[in-house]
Amino acid sequence: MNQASFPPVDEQVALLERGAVDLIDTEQLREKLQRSIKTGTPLTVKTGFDPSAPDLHLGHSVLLRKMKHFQDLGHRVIFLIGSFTGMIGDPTGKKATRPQLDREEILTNQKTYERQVFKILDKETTVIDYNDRWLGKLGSDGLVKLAGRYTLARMMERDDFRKRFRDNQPISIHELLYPLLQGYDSIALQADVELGGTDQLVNLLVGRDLMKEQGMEPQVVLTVPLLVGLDGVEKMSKSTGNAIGLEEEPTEIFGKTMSIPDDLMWDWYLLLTDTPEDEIEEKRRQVAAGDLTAKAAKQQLARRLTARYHSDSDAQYALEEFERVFAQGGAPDDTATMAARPDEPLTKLLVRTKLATSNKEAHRLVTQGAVSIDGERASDPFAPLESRSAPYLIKVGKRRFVRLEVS
RNA sequence: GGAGGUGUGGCCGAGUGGUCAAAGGCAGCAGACUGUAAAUCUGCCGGGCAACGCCCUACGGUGGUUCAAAUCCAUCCACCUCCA
Repeated sequence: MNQASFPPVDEQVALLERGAVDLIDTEQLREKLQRSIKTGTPLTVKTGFDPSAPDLHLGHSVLLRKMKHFQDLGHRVIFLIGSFTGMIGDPTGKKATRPQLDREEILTNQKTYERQVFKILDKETTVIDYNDRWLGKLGSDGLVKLAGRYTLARMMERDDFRKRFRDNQPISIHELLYPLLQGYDSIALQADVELGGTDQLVNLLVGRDLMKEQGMEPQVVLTVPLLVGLDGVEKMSKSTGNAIGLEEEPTEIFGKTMSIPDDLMWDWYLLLTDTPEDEIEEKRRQVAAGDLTAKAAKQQLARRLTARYHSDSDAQYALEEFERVFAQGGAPDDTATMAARPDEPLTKLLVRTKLATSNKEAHRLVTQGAVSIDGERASDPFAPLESRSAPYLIKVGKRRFVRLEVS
């Protein structure tokens, strides 16, 4: 087997530290990298994924991209699906106990996961593993033994547990076991590095402790920030509705990126693109100085992200479409065409074509001047459209369009 | 086993018999403005009706009291707290 060769330590550390929140600790990482170069052995990098969230979004991609960095440097990246721990439910950051998943749900989710994950990770070299492989075998004796290595007091150092305890919120015993099992994963995989979101820090550190107890060299812990979502406030999550899914359409990825607050784009540049940091700084300076418009800077970002998950031409198209629709008020290419009769009042038309959800809303929209027909603002909610050969272009608000053929 | 509390529109949260389609906030939608689906300001924000008004449905479920109930009573359900 050929010995792998790796870039110099400094170069590796620089890439790995980019965008990271915690690195515990840097010295140890350097040692591990040094040794890896000397022996030609890649580091084993572990990242755990909860199998309950199969719809990945850009927030998840921050972590996946960090994994990719390790991959690009030639290290061995393990994508660990918490098939066993998923049945328990990670208590991190939760005010209430999570629902437990059953085996079948987890299996379905795993497939969806793989399809999305390889949009970022290298399919050839990624090792996918499942922690029920060893946790299933652990048995109750093994589990009790494992639990014997940690104390309640140390567990209660965690903020989320402490708060729930103080507020008389229930904490199930199995939730206390979760960090221990996650730490045991690191032992089983002999991880050199474990990656996670910054909210995972405490869990990751438990892994370090357990490894030390086991007489192993503890893993290095590296965390990445939680990406702030479209609203510019909350962390990105599907349930908050401020997410961009990895599988969304080009125009959606583009448009949604354009809707983030201007200030947020620098974070996104750092965490979601490979743009060199000094280049990002330069852009930021230019925008501050007025040499570059925030819109242009954001469009570059949107283009890059769209191209990343689709193609260059898709991204270019999304950009042109955005300009056409929002800057010039035109209609997008894929505007649906529907048919209508000449005696149908406007409000009914809007409801039937799904441009409004109720007659009441349709009426309201017309009254507020949100509806235009062929570019002319409509004022009469009840006026029908006259029959003619060319279709009408109906626009509601800024981004809802329908072509209507009236005959 | 006992005592008590809570349940309001997508979410949070006021409201203790009529003036309540229900304050306020968030989210959402729209208009103005703009380089943006940014920011800001303004308006809207249950449904039906050719419609600045009329009607219907709604405050955990059901059934009552009353001319009148989100508000009072009974009962059921759900969640929570305390005592044992």
